[in-house]
Amino acid sequence: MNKQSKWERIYSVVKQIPYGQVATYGQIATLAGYYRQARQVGYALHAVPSDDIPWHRVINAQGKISLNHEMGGAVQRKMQESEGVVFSQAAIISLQIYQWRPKIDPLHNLE
DNA sequence: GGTCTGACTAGGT
DNA sequence: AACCTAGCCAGAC
Repeated sequence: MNKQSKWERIYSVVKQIPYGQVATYGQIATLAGYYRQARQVGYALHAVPSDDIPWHRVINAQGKISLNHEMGGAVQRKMQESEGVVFSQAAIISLQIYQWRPKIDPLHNLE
């Protein structure tokens, strides 16, 4: 398993997050078969190769955006708000409401 | 190869 | 709530 295929798997799962919903780094790692490798998901998204990957739908386990302002946090928030995602006053997204809950194993849909 | 860093997280104090 | 630690591993020296 090289780094290339690993990142491809992560990207494939991220691509399956529906419009208007979100997923956490740890959730993506688990769904892709890499339990406990949330950091690697963040690392992979940092180097996201194309614009057909909805990287903005991935947030941390506290429901917050992990990017600071310089890295594009404001951009990410805008993109999510344009999909109808609402932020609390403390800039938190309710996972209860918006978190993606796949009915089928995303690995079943690998592209 | 060794060391450090980091779009993270779960569990403990 | 705040803080700490271990777990994870690709890239950049």
